[in-house]
Amino acid sequence: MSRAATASPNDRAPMTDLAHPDRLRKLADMRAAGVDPFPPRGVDALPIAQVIAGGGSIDAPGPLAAKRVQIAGRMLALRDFGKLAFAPLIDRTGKIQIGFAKERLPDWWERRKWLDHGDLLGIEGELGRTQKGELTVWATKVDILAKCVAVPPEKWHGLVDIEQRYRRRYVDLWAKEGVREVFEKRARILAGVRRFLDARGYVEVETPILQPLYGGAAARPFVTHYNALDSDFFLRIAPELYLKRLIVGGMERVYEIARNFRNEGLSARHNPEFTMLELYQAQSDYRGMMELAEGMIESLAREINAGTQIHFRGADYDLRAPFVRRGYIDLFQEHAGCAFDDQVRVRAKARELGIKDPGSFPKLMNDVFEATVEEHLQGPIFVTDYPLEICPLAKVSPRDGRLAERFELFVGGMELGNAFTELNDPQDQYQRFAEQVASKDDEAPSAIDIDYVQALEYGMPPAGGLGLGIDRLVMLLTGQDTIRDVLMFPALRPLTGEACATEPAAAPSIAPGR
RNA sequence: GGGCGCGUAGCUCAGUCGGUAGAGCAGCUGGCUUUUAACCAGCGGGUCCCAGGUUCGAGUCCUGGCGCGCUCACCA
Repeated sequence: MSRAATASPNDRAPMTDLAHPDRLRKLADMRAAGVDPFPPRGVDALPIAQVIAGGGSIDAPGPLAAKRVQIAGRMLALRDFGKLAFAPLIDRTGKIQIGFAKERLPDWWERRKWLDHGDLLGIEGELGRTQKGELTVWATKVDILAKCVAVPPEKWHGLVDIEQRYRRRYVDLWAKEGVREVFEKRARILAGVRRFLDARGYVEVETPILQPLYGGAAARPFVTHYNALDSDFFLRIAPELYLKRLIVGGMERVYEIARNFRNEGLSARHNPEFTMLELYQAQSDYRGMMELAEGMIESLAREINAGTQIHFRGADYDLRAPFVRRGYIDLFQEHAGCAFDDQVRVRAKARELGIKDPGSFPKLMNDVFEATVEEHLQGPIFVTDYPLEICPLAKVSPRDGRLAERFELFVGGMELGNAFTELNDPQDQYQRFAEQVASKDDEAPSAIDIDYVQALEYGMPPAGGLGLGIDRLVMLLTGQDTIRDVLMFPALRPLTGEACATEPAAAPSIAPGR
């Protein structure tokens, strides 16, 4: 689509060609009649849901029936009948029909031509019904609160172009049924997480997003530059190492709902910035984290969906605790057909699967695990006790020196969470950092986080830590197949060249910075 | 980054074998006092994603590019 700037009929300022000439002409007509199409004040509107509730039913009219009400919202369509017209109006709470009748609006009637679907209106009128019995606000006063000069999407299909839905979420939110509900549920899920943890004595904290070193996960970071310190900083890939410093600091139970940034590809499950709940609890361990995770997820499901049954990507799941627990090495044996530490047979299996050698046996072994086991993890299931080598921040298992006390949670074959009994031995931690750095893996940290090791030297209590992918949890609880449908503004390639039309010459600045 | 698919009016989409660019909705004009995707009559609206090429002639075929989707890879 081109975005060439064109002069508007009223010659005020250039507009993009999204603004329709017919609508711009109405803007000019309104101004010529002394009416501001963008008045400074809104109206004192009653939420539409309350109007509907107050209207009652035909047989049992409510307290607002036949009363004067004032509402405000976006007009989605206009059905004109000569001396009568109907229009649905939506606000954040619901949708109701407005009725325009010439006999009730004699002075205004000529001005009905100013209305277009998409306009934001303030309506004062009497709550009544039509002959078909539909609850209707019969307007006695109509104010255009903001003119919609861009033509909204076609009314029946709505906005279906997926790219346009994401690029213009501000249209998608009212033009496509169900979109806003997903984000309202997302907000309730976040509130529910906070309520759940706050009730258990957790303190919500905020730790640096701009970090001089990055760690706590294996991922490539985004790099930025801080001019005042003339230093490169990294956008965090995880808050983990800062949160555990707070456990050293004696806070004992902390969590952060953290936006993380990873310089990686996009998929239905991945966005370069994503939200992760991370929490740490002193005197707990990975077993405690399992109980916390399943308890929280079950309770969120009950809160959001009034039950633990969910439907996701064509399958049904039950999020009732407790979830199944299965050992990593047992699952490995079962699905890969050999022991996880049998190098010869694991390598043979990898060749059979066409997996290319990532350079180290533990990674290769885990690649085989992912290729053979993950598809079977319909879950909800905790996969427990991972090989120590792929867990640089987890404590060794007291029962088996080859394993670490770690679990990952899967639902629908999708990784939802990751937790450990946290490693708190500073010497061991230093050693494992050093191995990571020496591995020359391009996703390993480039330097040892000495300050973190020093924090451990002061003593960190035994603790459990849990990371939960909030976006993926929202996907499950709202039945959305892709992460983009639970992110307001998912990452997209920026528009370039002519498609932008944001040059200052085309869009003169109208207000100084605040 | 690879593979597959898509890109045509403001929106949703047709477009046959390569032969003058189409529909519905939206818009404009007129009609209509109870509609629910209202209806009826008329009108306006196109850089067929971009750039090359083949051809008498390209929305259509070819090459390259851009964008998006799906998928694979990447993502402990």
